[in-house]
Amino acid sequence: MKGNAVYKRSYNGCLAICGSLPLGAEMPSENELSQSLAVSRTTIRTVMTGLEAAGILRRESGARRLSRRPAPDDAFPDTQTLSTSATVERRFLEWILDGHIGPGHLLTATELARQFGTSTTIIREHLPHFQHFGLIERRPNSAWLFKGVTPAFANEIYEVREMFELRAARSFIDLPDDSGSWRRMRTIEAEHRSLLASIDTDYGLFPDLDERLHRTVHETADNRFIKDFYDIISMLFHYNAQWDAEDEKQRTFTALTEHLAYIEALLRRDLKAIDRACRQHLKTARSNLLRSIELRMKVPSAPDASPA
Amino acid sequence: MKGNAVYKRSYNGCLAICGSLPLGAEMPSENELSQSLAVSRTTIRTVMTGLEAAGILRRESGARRLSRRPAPDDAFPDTQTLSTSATVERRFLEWILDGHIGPGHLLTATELARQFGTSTTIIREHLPHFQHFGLIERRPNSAWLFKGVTPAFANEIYEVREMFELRAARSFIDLPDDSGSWRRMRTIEAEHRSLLASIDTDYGLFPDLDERLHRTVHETADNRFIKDFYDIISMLFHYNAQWDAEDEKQRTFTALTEHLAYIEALLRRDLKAIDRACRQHLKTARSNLLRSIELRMKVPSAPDASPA
DNA sequence: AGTTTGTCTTTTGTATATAAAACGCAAGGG
DNA sequence: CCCTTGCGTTTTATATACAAAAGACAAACT
Repeated sequence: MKGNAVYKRSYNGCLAICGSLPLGAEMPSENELSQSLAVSRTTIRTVMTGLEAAGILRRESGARRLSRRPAPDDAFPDTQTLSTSATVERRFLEWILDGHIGPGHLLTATELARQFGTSTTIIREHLPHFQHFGLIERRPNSAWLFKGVTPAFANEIYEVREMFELRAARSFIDLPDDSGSWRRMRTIEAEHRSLLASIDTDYGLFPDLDERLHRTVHETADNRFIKDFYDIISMLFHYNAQWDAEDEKQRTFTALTEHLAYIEALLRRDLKAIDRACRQHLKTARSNLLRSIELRMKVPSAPDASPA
Repeated sequence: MKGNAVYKRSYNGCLAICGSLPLGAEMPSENELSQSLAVSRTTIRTVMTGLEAAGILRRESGARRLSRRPAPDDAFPDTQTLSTSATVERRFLEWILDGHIGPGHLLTATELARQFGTSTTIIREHLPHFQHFGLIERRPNSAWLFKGVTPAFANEIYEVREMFELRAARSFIDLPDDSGSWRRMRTIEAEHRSLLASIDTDYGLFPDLDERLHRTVHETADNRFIKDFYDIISMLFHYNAQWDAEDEKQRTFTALTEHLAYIEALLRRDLKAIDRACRQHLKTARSNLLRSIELRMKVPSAPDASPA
């Protein structure tokens, strides 16, 4: 009734630790392991038992020692290390953003549960979350209305994003000199320059860097609602990146350049320049998003079919 | 396994319709009733059966006729007409905002379910909602952290509220002359003047008027995220009003005056004046909220006890 | 043709069941 | 003493069960 994804993830984690240990060495204590993997000691114990059964660890007067080197296929496949809930969230968003259904479509919990092979419990847990994202709307005692990934959606998100990011960026200059944010920002700047140098091969690393920059800016606003909102943007970017691979390198180059102007302005505490660079970057980002949404609306990938 | 609050609410609704009908008159069709009460025909049918069993309606060749005048105690009590979910939401917020627990307290779903006499299903449905409100924070696979109704909470809410309300107010002046918003705003203005005249007796009507004004402004931003956010503010106001009755009349008077300046500026499409009035009003509202939160933090009503 | 009602099917709201994971206490060892 | 492990208890994640409500279709009635 409850998956054991936590177990499998922890098992793989311990396996990695084993791999970095010389043969015959003693494993860290249950407490240390549970802390470093951020799970309960109970789970660690179960994992230890599993590793012993697999012949990887051996008990010796209380302590556990590495008795054989773990092979790559001792690990559980990555697909099994995510909870049902996380899997459904991902698959649902992919399905939505892939344009399988159009605006105005009605979603019923039962049907979604069938479609994704889970219980309605999980589905009912996620629907409010997607409502928070502005993707669906509830009809009381009835189905949910899909509002669509439309230009309106993008514009509304960006209207808010601009307000929040500008506000956060402005608060950046008020940070005390000894705030950790300055150091982090300088690191991010260096990473930008290094990525720019190796852009031909490494442009795939950009999304992560992008997120770190914007989160660093948003952090300084010190406002839970502003930080929360960035989760929506982050989600949108993550999935949007998947279906809009066109011109990715060129767009990455532009973004890196704009980011650098933005970062320099932040580091110089130059309010005017911050405003200018921030607006410019968000304008580009918004039109990229709009372009890919409009493109997608013209070429619906599959009008309305189950992904299975 | 499923409450019948919808039935009871509809029953009371039909009872009210019966009450407005002369004896022996024919009831509206099932379809009409289901439309006017916004429930399914299935529910209406069940209600009709109930009303017949209670001797209020009598069947006569297909049609239903009023056979006796409904008495006040034919109706179900109001407490039974709310779904379990709605009841729990209300009780939970009251409990939180009443200061029964302090910031840093850990909430477990099981305990809350016990406390409110429901299943964990309902609790688990609501916790993410309160997270959206910024009141709690999730620890994965574990309890929820209550962040508290603190001055920080109020300030963060107001920082966003100011951005959103100013943005919406500015977009008001771009509305076309024939937009319904102008008419609605003039009505609201009239209501303000009338309430101001009878303030000594009617100040209790203010919260509703307040909400209508701000929603009308927010509507014009035409942004789902801005509208959504107003739900948080609305919740906070609703419950805050309950525990801060002090000086209510005086505060209402101030708010009415500030609102009128704001409304006049909006109707005149005077951007400068809109900005000024809006900021002034939000400043007052924010400090009222801060004052009552600080007051409450000094006098904790009951450190940590179950309300039952 | 368009309503109205009777009947049957599907979906939603809520409680409960159960394996996995977290939590907490006590005893043992450096 | 503080850290470790062993073990019993509680809580969480997920599936399932089932009454209430919604939805769908056809026969009856204007």
